[in-house]
Amino acid sequence: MIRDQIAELVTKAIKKAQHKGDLPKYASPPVEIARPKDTGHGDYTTAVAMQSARFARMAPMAIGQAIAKRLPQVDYLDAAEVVPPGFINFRLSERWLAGQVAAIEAAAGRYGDVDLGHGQTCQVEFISANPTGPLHMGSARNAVLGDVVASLLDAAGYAVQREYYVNDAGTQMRTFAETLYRRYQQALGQAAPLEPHHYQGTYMLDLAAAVIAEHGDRFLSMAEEDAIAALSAIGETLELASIRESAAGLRIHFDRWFTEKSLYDDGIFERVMARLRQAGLTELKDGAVWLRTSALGSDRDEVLIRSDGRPGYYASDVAYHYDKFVQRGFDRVIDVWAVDHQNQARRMPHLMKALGLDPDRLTIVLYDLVRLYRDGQEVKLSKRSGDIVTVDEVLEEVGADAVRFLLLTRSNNSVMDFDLNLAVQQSDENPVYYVQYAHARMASILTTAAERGFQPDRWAVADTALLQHPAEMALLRKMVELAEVIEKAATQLAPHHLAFYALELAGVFHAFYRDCRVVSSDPADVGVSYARLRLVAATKAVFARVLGLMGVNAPDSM
RNA sequence: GCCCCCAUAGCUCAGUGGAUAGAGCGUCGGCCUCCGGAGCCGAAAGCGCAGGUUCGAGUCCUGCUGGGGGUACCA
Repeated sequence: MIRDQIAELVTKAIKKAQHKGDLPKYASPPVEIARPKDTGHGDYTTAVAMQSARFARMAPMAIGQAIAKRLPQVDYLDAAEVVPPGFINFRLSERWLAGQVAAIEAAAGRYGDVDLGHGQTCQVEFISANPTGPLHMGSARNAVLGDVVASLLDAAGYAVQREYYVNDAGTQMRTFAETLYRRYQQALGQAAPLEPHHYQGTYMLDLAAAVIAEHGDRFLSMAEEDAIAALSAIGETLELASIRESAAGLRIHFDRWFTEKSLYDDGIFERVMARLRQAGLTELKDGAVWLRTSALGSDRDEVLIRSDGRPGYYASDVAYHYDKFVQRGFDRVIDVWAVDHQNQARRMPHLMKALGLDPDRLTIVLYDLVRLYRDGQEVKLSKRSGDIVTVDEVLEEVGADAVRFLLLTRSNNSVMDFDLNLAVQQSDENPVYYVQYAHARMASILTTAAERGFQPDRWAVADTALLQHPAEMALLRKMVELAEVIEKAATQLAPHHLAFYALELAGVFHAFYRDCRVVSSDPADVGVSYARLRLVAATKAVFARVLGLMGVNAPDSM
């Protein structure tokens, strides 16, 4: 990346200046290259001269000039400037910027990729909602976040796998099956009232009806436990199908659906427990089996097997992550969880240590809750109370592009207010359309040009050295930034940077459109027109790339 | 009580310790005689409070206020 190259130039220049005696010998702070807020200060800047002042015992300006004096000439930069109070500013050369058009074309849809992962395998596990009801809007944030994190890691050089963990072995599943059984009985004329802990949602009535349509009344004659077991499996299958469909509606597809049950059925759970036992990390206390995480840096131990003999959720987590890292050998794993699992997240490093794994290989992405508003009132989401807003409903009203983009314009740890009325009512004013409009406009320019006799095979090889207008340069500069945005977003696992970048890129494109006539009827402009058409085509590709990473469509017309 | 997150424009939100804090929506005023006005240009408007660290703080530290979340042999 160009920014890293500049950092290296400066680092070498400092050493050289010290070697030549322009600077005293001191341990330089690491050179950090930043983007100035004000483009008038150039494309890149470093404050290293100011940071070095107390070590060098020199004025920042003098240090800056000593460094600048030893900077080599490179084709991608104009001469560096040292300005008070000691910034060293760099500007990308226009010739190099114009050459980026060819670089974008050569990247063939992967412009902006960075190599942080070096091909390591990385699993991203997300959504993982219990298959006890339809996907609701709380999960939508998880869904979009996880999906785009996965895309970002792919762009950052990881071999990524998307996985959905099906919690089908716990208490929630049992409650779900009991509820289904009672709704089933009710639908067939029997008195079987729900209890408060059962799922109250009306979707359970539909589910019971679906079961009756398919299987009739045959479960009535079975023993209750057998019926519940059968209905549990049937219900799970139906709910998973529904979740899969809703996820597809959000344009999300998983490489694998991993069931909690398989941990027990395939012997993985027993293997992990034996391993922990052998490591001397388990302890019997009050009739339960505990994992001695207090010996691994935790302030408490965790229950593995409850005194009733059933495994607790922590034990599932241990077994599941054992499977991820040891059985399947992922180099890195990302789990995407809502912030109400923060306590669980804190315990994960101890789990890793118990398995003898480096805790840094596991990252938990926590995101804050989505608060839904309808008619000015907050809508509480709870599957148990039955008060839910489903992903399907919102998709139907707002559409996947708007939902995804809206969810991506918030940083992970901000509580998000999602006004359903506003989302629908203002859909035409939604920022996603601002970005998509820019893309459609580019497509339109290219087709208009072709209609007026400009030939695509000629603009594909146009002379980009003719690109010199400030608006053209601004557009190129913004596109060069993409690699930095991808690196930042992938490092922080914070996809919202992409959304804001897309808005900025749209902004500079619209400015270019305003200032630079692309398709001109003046014969004197033919050369520039062709160069600009090539630039527009490249910009369109970058736009499609950014939107693609976000899972948002890049339409040619709207 | 203790722990975590948050507090930036009227609203919803960005902002890697740097040089004049941004966007969308909303408000007000402008702009279509060759490329899409779902656009562009301009205006009003902001870092919760009090200390501290630093050459430099929206950003780091402490306290306070307000909001959210967490503190189980539930997940």
